[in-house]
Order: sequence, then structure tokens, then C-alpha cells
Amino acid sequence: MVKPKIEDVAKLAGVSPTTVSRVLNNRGYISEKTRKKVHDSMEQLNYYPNEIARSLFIKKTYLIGLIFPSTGNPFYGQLIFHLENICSSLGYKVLLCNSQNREDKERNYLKMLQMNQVDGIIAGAHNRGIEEYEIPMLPVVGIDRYLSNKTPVVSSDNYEGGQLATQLLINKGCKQIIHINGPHYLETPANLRRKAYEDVMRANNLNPLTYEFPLNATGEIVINIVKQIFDDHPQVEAIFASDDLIASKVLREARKRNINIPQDLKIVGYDGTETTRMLLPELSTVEQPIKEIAEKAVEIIIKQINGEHEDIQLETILPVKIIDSETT
Amino acid sequence: MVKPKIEDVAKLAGVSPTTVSRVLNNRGYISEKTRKKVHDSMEQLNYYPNEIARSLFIKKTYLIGLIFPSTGNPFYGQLIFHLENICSSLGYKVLLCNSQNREDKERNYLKMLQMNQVDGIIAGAHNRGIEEYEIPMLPVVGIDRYLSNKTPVVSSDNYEGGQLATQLLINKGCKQIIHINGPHYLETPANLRRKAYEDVMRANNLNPLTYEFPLNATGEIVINIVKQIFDDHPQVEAIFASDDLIASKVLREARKRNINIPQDLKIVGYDGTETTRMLLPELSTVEQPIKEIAEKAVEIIIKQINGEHEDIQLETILPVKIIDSETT
DNA sequence: AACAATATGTCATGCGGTTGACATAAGGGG
DNA sequence: CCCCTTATGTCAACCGCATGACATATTGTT
Repeated sequence: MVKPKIEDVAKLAGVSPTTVSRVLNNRGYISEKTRKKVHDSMEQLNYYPNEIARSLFIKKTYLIGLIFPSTGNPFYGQLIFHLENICSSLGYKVLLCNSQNREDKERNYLKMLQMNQVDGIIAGAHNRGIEEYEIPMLPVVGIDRYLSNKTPVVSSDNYEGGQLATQLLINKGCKQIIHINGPHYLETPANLRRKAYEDVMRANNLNPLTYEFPLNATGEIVINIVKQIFDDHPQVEAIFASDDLIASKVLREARKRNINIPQDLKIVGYDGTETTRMLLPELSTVEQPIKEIAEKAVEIIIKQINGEHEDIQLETILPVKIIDSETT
Repeated sequence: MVKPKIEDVAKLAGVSPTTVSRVLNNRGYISEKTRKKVHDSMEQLNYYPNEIARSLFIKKTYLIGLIFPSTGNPFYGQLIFHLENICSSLGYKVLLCNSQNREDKERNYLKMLQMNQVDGIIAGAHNRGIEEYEIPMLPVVGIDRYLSNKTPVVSSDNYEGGQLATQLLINKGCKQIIHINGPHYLETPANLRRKAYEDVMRANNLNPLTYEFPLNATGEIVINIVKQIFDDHPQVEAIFASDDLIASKVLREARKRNINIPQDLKIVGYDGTETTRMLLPELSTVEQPIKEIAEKAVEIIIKQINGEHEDIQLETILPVKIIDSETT
């Protein structure tokens, strides 16, 4: 029992292959009677049109490649969930790639996606020095990453997020506020969080101090930096971490050191994913509009795919929301 | 500038299309000189072999479909990460499907995957009454779900997990132990957690008591049930939740009620994902071997794809590990 | 009765790549 | 010098489906 093809359906229905194809694609004149006959035969044979063959002919796969560091990360997991969801509702399928922030992987995935003739790529991972994202004729959208100077980017308002977080802490009377961020050299809009923090600090005549952790930070590395911060600055009043996982480490370490939260130390994280909000609702954080980011990204990629290049803006920035919870 | 094809490469390299194909597939005799010429031409033209065309001919796509409720969930997010990772290392690509536990979605995805000629499907979502998983000629593996009585299943040792958790609580002197679980009617190996709990309770002359929450539980529903448990049984000594997210709600509510943990109330969750361990390391839990589950599942699907049906066992059960942390 | 609209069939071509059959040519070994 | 191995080319068929061109019926309309 091999897979049935159009020919088999036609034979069973007593019509010509062309007629079956016409039914499948709603082309030309088809009577209700034969339409039914054909559909019945397809069901009986358990026939499913071969999308591969179809794609080859129409030169379109309805496939979109997603390149992100890892679905295991709550932020990317939720983002990818929404991306897939929206794509699926529009008839697009999704090829998943976990780049793990590794340049070699990213390159290979890029190649693979092209070989598989994807209609577009949405990427939220990017190691410097991958110019390969400038792919002639292939729509690409970046999420929180500048992929090339022609690639549209969607991100939340990282600068505003940094402002909101820093201002909140200042408003609550903190002066010694430390920021923890990823590596500086990475050219991502997320760097704006740090810039906003530093700007706001200076505007308030306060000294900014940013600790950096290396990329691909393991939990170990992060906790070491957190410990170091507490050791270096025992009188720190607030810590603004550039993501919730780091913030949770800070929270953990502070509790271990019997520091009163929020009286003696205030903490603000970043992302506000469903998972974090569920597991750690007490954490104050800057919530990213993950679903809206996904919607925008898909909207733009579809526009590109459909050749509507006019009304595509290169940069889309969505508003964030600060959640003033129990750690502030 | 359309996409180059073999013919274009051949022309540029000054050889015949067949020769290019020979280079690509390492067939027949090829001199090092022409091999280089061909590769140079491919690079110059930015040529990538069209996998769609290739797939059509060789009747194999190297695609594997993944159907799970949501990448947003930490457990599935991590599981999918590993699945994709392993598949990718074996030359397989992954089509992602978020079924959201919805029967209609699941059916559509199943159809879609067949139309796209996937080589196999790994599914961890299953609504009762979908017999469509019995797909002739299409390898399928279930993770923690019985998909059909011929479909191999991989899961962690849910019974042992339930035993370990319950026994731990009993060993620590608890008598009033309540269990929270998903709906009973769902035929999943996870039901064994409940069975183990009830068995162990009875074996110790204790009364088991299981609270069920409906499927697709929103955070709201879960927190309501948790509140109800505390209202109904103020003197409860321990709660064993069938996943960490629920356990976190219990923990949260207990703190809100100023119940001392672990002195007055002990809590054990289930799953032990990286995210939970990071955000809520104090939570005692039963850790599933997520990576190993993924490895087994892929191993089995590949064996099926390669037609090695002999040494495939229908049920694979992997050991769990209890983490005795601060909530016990 | 003439004509348009509807309904279906036949046939050939192409999407991009693979493969087998067969031809041809150069070079090396005996 | 003959034969075998190596290296490459030509050609046609095929994978499953879409599509355009064209032919042929059967209806219904005026």
C-alpha cells in the first residue's frame, strides 16, 4: 500500500486526473456530483495531496523558518508559541531551529532553510559577523536583533523599558542602583535597556554601574556575578537585571543573605513571560508584549512574501509595561 | 536574479548537469579538478540544491513533525528543544505544531504533516478519540501519551515518581497528604502518578485524596482549586502536585496564608525543568529525564523510519529523580 | 435552431533534481 | 597494442502535481 496519488483517486472516482486537480484547486467548471465523487474517493483512499510536488510546481512552500536560541527559554518559548500559532492560522508552517547562540549552528540553519525553499525567515538570534542574512529574494524579519541594515526589526521599546525600571527604583528612593546586562559588544536593541538605565541615572545625578555577564551564561556564571555584586557593594539598594532569570538569581541570593526585600533591596527584572509571572509573581519586572511582537513580525514577513514592500517599516517598536510587584 | 539551478552551475563550471549532480551526490567518477570547479561555481552563484525537488524524487523529506501542546510551557519547551537538537544532529528537520490540547488543531496538524510528507511524527499531545494516529506507513512515537495500541511510547517512570514523592512526604512524618492532578479521563501515563500516590497512601494506612482540575486549566482555575484545598483542609500537612506550575501556586497560596514551609506544610511538584529549577530552586520536585526522553523518542522514530522494526519496544520507561529541596 | 455556459476528457509540458543506460575519450598496465 | 579504469557527456524517464490548449458533450437560453 503506497501512498495514493491523484491518478488513483481519479481512477476510483471514474474521472480524469485533471478533473481531480480541478476539484482540488477549485478551477474551471465542476458539477456538485463529481465534486462529491472525488471527495469520497479521496476519503476512501485516505488521499492527501502531496505538498512537496505542489510546492515544486508553484514555487512556494508556505514554510517559514524560525531561528531562535532555544525553545527552553521561557521568553523564546512563549514567543515561538505565538509565532507558530499565527503562522498556522494563516496557512503557513514553521520549521524550528534552535541556534543556541552558536554561530556555526546559525549558519547551517540558514543554509538548510534556503535549501528547503522556505518563503521567509524570522530570527531572534544573531551572532555578529553573519552577513548571510542578506539573502537575495528571501524575506527576513529580525526580532530584537539587527540582522542587516535592510532587514526589518521588531522589538519592544527597550529604551522605555530601561527608563521605566530605573525611574521606578529612583522614585522609590533608591540611589545605589546596579544594572546587570549581557555582553556589550552584541549589537542588539536590548542594549538600549542599559543605555536608558545609564541615561536616567545620570539625569538624576546618580552613578550608573553595569555588570556584564558573558554570552551563553550558565546559571553558574550568573550566580557568581550576583554574589560578586553583593560582595563588592554590600549597601546596594536596588538591582535592575536585564532579564527575569537573572533577577531571580539576585532575589535568591538576597534571601540567602537575609536581605529584606523590598525594604533593603529592590529588584526589577525584564521580560515578564507567563512562566515567570506564574512561578515568581512577586518579581517586579518589565513586561514585553510578546504576542504583539509575534503578530507584527508575522505581519511583516507575510507582507514581504506577498511583495507588498511599500508599507513595511524597517523598525517597529512596541510599548512595554512595568509591573510593580513585591520586589519593589 | 532567480534562484540558480543545477543547469546554471553546470554552465558556469563548463560541465554537464549530470556531472554536477554526481558531485552533489558523490556518485561515479569525478576528478578533483572538476569537483573543485563545480564547488567554486556553486559558491559563486550562491547555489543551494533544491531539497523540495530532491525530496520529491527520493520520496523522503528528512522532516519530522512535532505535536505538543505549547512551546510556552517549560516542560514542553525544554523537551522540544532537545528533540529538535537531536534531530538536527542527525540530519532531520523539524516541523513544529502547537496543538494547545485542542482536538481540532491536532487533527489539522496531523493532516498537514501528512501532506508535507514528513518521515515521522513525535507527539506529546493527544485528545481522546483521535484514532488518526494509526497512519499506515507513517512512523509515530508518543511521549507520555498512548496514541494507539501499536504506537511506541516513551515516558518517564510516572509510577515511580508518584511513589517517590508520596513516600518522601510520609517519611517526613506527614499523614494528611493531598494530591492535585489533571483530569482522570485522559488516558495518559501521567495518571500513574496519581495511582502511585493512592497506592502508597493506602499501603501506609492513609487516606488518599485527589483534587482534579479541568484540562486547559488557566492559572485562575488552578489557584481557585488551591484555595479550596486550604479552605476544605486547613490542617493539610503536605501537597503533592502533578506539575511544578501547580506546586508553585500552592507554595504561593501557603505563603500568603502564613503557613510555615516546610514545617507546617510540605510541597512536592513534578517535572523539574531547567526553568523551574532556576526560578524556584526551593521547590522539591520529581525531575523527569527530559533529555533522555527526547533521545529515546528520536532513536525510536529513526529506527522506524529506517525500517528496523525488530528491536523497537512498545513502551520505554525512564527513571526519575526526586529532588528533596526546601519545601520538604 | 443557434449559441453560450457548464462540465469533463486528452495531451503535453514543466517544476528541479536523480538516475540508469550508453557513448566517448584519455591514460595506465601488461 | 589491447583492455581496464577513470572521467565526462548525452539523453530520457521519473517523482506528483498544475496548467494551458484543445476537443467534446450536455445543458439551458433566447
